[in-house]
Amino acid sequence: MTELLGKRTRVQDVYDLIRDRLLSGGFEPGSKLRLNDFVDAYGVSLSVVREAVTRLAGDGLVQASPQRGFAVMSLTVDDLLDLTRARVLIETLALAESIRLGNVAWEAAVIASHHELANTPMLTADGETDLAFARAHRAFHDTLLAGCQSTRLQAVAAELRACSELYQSWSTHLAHDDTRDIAGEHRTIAELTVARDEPGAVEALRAHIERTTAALVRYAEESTAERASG
Amino acid sequence: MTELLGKRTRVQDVYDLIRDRLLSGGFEPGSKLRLNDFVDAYGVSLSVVREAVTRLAGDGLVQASPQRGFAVMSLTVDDLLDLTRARVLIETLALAESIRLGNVAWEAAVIASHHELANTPMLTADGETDLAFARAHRAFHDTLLAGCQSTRLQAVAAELRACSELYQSWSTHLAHDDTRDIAGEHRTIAELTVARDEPGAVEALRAHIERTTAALVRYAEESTAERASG
DNA sequence: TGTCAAGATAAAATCGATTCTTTTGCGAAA
DNA sequence: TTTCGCAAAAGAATCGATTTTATCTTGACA
Repeated sequence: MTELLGKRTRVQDVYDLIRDRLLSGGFEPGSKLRLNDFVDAYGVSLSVVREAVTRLAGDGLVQASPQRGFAVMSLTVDDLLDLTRARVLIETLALAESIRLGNVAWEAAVIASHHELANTPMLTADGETDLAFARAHRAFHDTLLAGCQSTRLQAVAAELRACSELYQSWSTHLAHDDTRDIAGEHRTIAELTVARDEPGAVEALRAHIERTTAALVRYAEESTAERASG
Repeated sequence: MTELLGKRTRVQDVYDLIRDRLLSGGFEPGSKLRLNDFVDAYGVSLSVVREAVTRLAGDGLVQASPQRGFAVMSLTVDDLLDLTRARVLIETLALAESIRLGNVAWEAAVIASHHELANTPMLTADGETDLAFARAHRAFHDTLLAGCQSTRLQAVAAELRACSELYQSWSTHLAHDDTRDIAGEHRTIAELTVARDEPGAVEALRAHIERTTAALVRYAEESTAERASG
């Protein structure tokens, strides 16, 4: 949303580091971000950390409150449902247009990014969600919408998707859900998209997004039930 | 998108000041922002200015480029058209839902904010666009969508609308356009909305947004034509 | 005349320290 | 035992200065 050239600056590095950690469940939702910890951990000055975190707040991943610092955005089922609805509306709109207007280069990009995704394992050897997979997943979904004319719509979709990732990162269950064939869902979306089957692809994408949310909601309800009984 | 409580901090003050100035055409589009000027003008430290401007970059009003500082987002007709399309899609979606689901309190808020808008002059005594009008206009459009369930959709709409304001602030012509009855357009939208005429209100809103864009595009073409011939 | 490079200048990025604000801990009063 | 208020500690916000990077200037050379 903001960067132009490939120059590297400390703020960017720290921004990327914290963002990756956020999106891989490295912080408790709602927990305070101790800026000084980052100063020590990354060996940079406070100003750098502050600017990086300010950007994350702009992305909606971090909550900034005056005189009280920054906290990881707190997660609620209501917001997740809202987010999902917004995503479905916007992403299906953009996908439909991609299918209608996307050129051959875009088609190729879809195939390529799906291939990349299909060949990246969801989990690392020690069972953690893999950063490479997250990246590939993001790239695949971005590419699906890249045929659409509207840069703005794509940007909005990417922003909302990032917020969703915050939720997803909090359920390791997702990767272990036996009732779903996530790779298959991706394959279906890719195939229908490339086949220019607009209603089919749109429906597959909708189902994909909503299934993930449903799994998360189930997970959240289990968690609160446990907490209530235990 | 980020603030929580009503605490005032220097960063916020400066953010508001620069934002207001941005949205009232106080800077050339694409021009560099001299951070040190703000330091002098507002009597705050550079860190404060930096953080404020970083936020504006997050809002998409300012372009940040590493090692080169910040510039006012540059305006192009293509982007304006894209922005308009995205806004129409999202705002009409939200308005339709508002009309379907909004309660009486929302209805009252629409009437109230329209009344406020209708009684705020567009221009100050000396012909400048009035900050109070801009605020009332923003509030009116926000309220129209406030009946909709989706906070996220409302936030996205507000963000995109802010970007549009950047364009609008650059045409003083808008306020002098004889071919349009802007107050009438607002009244129509408000009336159809309160009357729960979904297709009518949606259509009126679409026309309102697109007319503004059309006027801006006409203005842009005149400007470039002048520049080419003169 | 035009191109290029070293030096000078301006601006961005970063730092470390200072100044506030909020939170926490503790003891006195109810 | 609880509540209140004050002091101490922690953390956020801000500052002023330093370091790094880009841009501009000027003069040698082709």
